[in-house]
Amino acid sequence: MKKENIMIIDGSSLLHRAFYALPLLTTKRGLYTNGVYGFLTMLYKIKDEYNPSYICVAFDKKGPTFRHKEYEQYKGTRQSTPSELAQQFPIIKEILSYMNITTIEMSQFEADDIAGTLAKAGEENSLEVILVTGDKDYLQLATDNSKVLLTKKGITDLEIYDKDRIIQDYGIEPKQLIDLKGLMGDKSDNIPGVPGIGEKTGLKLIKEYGTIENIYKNIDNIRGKKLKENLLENESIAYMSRKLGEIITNVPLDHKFEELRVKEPNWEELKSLYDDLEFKSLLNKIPEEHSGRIEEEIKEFKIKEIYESDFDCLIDEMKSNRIFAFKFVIDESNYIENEIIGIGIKTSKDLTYYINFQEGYEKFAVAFKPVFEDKSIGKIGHNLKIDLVQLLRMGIEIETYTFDSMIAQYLINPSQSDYSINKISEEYLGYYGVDKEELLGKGKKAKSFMDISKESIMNHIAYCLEAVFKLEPIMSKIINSQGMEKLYSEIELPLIQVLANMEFLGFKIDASELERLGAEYDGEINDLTSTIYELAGEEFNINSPKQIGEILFEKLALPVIKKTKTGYSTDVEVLEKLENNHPIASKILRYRQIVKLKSTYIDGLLNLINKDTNRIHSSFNQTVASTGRISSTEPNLQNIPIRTEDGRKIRKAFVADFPEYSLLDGDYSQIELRVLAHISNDQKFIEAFLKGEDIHKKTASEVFHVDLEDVTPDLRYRAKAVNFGIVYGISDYGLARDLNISRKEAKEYMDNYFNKFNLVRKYMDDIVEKGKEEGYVETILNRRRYIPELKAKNFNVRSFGERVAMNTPIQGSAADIIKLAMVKVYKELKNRKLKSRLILTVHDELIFEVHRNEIDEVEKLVKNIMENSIELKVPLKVDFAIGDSWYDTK
DNA sequence: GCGTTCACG
DNA sequence: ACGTACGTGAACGCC
Repeated sequence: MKKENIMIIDGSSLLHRAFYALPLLTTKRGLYTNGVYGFLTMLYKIKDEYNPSYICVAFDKKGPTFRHKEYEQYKGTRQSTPSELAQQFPIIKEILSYMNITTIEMSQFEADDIAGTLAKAGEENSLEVILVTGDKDYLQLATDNSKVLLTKKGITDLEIYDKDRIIQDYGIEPKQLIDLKGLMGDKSDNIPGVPGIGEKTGLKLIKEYGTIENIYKNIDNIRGKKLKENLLENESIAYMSRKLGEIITNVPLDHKFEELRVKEPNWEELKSLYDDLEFKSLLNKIPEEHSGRIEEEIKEFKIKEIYESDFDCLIDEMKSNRIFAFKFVIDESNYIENEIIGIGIKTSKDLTYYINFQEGYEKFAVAFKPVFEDKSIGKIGHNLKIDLVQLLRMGIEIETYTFDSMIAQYLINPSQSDYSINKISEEYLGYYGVDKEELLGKGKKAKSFMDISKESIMNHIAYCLEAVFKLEPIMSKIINSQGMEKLYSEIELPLIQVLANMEFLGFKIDASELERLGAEYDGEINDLTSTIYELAGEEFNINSPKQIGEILFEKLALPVIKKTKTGYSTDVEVLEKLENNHPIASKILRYRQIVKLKSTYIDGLLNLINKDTNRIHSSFNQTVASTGRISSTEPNLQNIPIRTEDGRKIRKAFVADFPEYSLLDGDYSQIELRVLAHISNDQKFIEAFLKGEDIHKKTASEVFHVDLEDVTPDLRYRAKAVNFGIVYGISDYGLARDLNISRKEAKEYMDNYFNKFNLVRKYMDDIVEKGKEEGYVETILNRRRYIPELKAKNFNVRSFGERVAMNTPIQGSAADIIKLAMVKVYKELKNRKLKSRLILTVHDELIFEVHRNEIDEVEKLVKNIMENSIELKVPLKVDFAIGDSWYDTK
């Protein structure tokens, strides 16, 4: 039989470790939980791995210990525990009590003394002992039967140290680590030790003499005059330090050993505390029979399938209720083309109705078009964009819809990664349904709604629509209370319709142009491949950064410029620096560029052309970017090349529906800098825009102290980089790297800038301050982004938070402005019954497919709306271009 | 699934 | 002393 074991945990050490390893998580009520969460993650992991028979957690107790009597300054340099951490101790103790795990703390003693005492007792009871801690001092406790499990970095990385390992690592016995500490001291505990002795000298002495006593016995043999002198002068300090550093094993504990045996947790209490602490993922650790979730909740959702003969009855109910929720059942990976399987509709009554489209949706469309298009009837849903696209496919264009829980949640917190109905209902309603991932699986094995039973589909739809109904009042109230009502109802909500239309319409593609270009690229790729092989002297995979690294830095022995986590960096910056060392560098650069164009833009786009329409239907996502911007996928139409001529040619394939249509492209000039001028209220900045000056030139003249007319192209280029830096939340490091200048010089540029535009400096300071105080920053139209990083203790994390605080109101307000323009333009085109249509947005740019006869009217209308939908202290300026292809709109 | 690289604003 | 520019998405290699 395997020996039984006891796990002894230093709770204070582990909670500290977890607290500093994780970002500051809080619950909605502002309770800090990161340490507790990390502690529990570790606890579950090690319990699973070692399956202890006995377990116990030791804590330090407040107040002086017996060591303070020995040495008053013991731990005298310790910072007091931050309150964010201090408040987590009672929580973890409460959880441990529900887990029925004994916690021990005793005045006068520290956790390690308790642990040491228990370890000894464990050995006496013939148990195998595992000590868990983040404190290296525990290594002295390792014996043949006691091992130390030490946290490395992070929280999931633990390493086991047994006696042999310590002898191997240090070359001395565990017990001798105490003598070593006597010599070395310990800065963090303020234990002095012998001056001049660090780990190296200390280890050498202990290896040679074994103990401190023996060192002094042989003091005359010690080489090194200064060392000997230090030892002699500090003999009593050495002994005292050793005593302070020794973990004692005779704490008078009155616990009966059997009390520590692992017991069944108190599941109900534990679950309710995890609920309160919002530990969603830890709820899995609670067995289902105790968690009270899913089973009883799910079967409440009532749904009934109805057929053509019931249509009129349902329509009457929809009309008399004045509001309904709906959701189509469709494979969402391709909702523009795939078969529509069915629809769930729910009025405010208990019941949800389900209509299956096994014989097509035509009869449904005809019967329900009027009630969907009835402006006086409200419609609500979750991720309505997909449903609006389905309606467009059916020829139904609805005007009014009043609530989308996905969009609402995005406004409440735009930094989430998951906006599923399940996630949201869990947060506000406290219950789960079977969510899509559970139903369909994920990754490669994911099924579609086509592959699963009608019962599962109906159950999911019923749950979703019921949640939407219940969420509407709760979430609307939050949005109103945070001043986002206008942003929600006048921008984000109507924008859903605009995006649905853009997706449905798509962008016409000239496939033959893409193929022609692709052949051109292929030719060059072939040439480059052979040249590179020749220069390298062997064939290898040029697409592999790893193999490039081996060729460049090992075979060709070129200088290493930069490293990545995993090896040599071979990015543009590095390759450009190597161009003068070896001709292969520029060939690889060119190869990378062309291969990128071919694979992402030629092959990628060709794959996504809709065969029926010859158009590309991108998806526009309204809930991805935390700043408020829209993102585009499958394909991403927001990163089609423009900066190099080779790449720009791709745009020749993006065409208008010739000959009736042309493309009209309107882009905001310097929108982010104008927004910054507005929110900073800097008069010099504002005046420059009022006068219509070239802002980079103006910046150059201020920063470099020259007259406007004396600004050289180079100075303007540098000033432009400064302006970019300002918008991104500047740092001297970033600016220096961008301009290839010294950090000192970059710092001078920044100082000059802030001295000349001092209200910009004030804005930067104030917004960071506000972010820290309130926990969030806002855009001009009250879009909110929380920045918990601002309170981080880690310098890098906090600096990131500060840059985010500076950048988000700028980037986000620009997003507010263009979204507002999109909504207004869409409405106006529709009101005037024009054929021209909005088909794409690229952050500060709108692209229209304009009917030949409407060009002048549309340009005028769009210009007016884009420049005037919002009034700032500076004018907004939009530049227009017209062409038959996107390439030509320049 | 993660890391690297690179396309855009 | 620390070590980074803000916001995205796609392709590819590698394990």
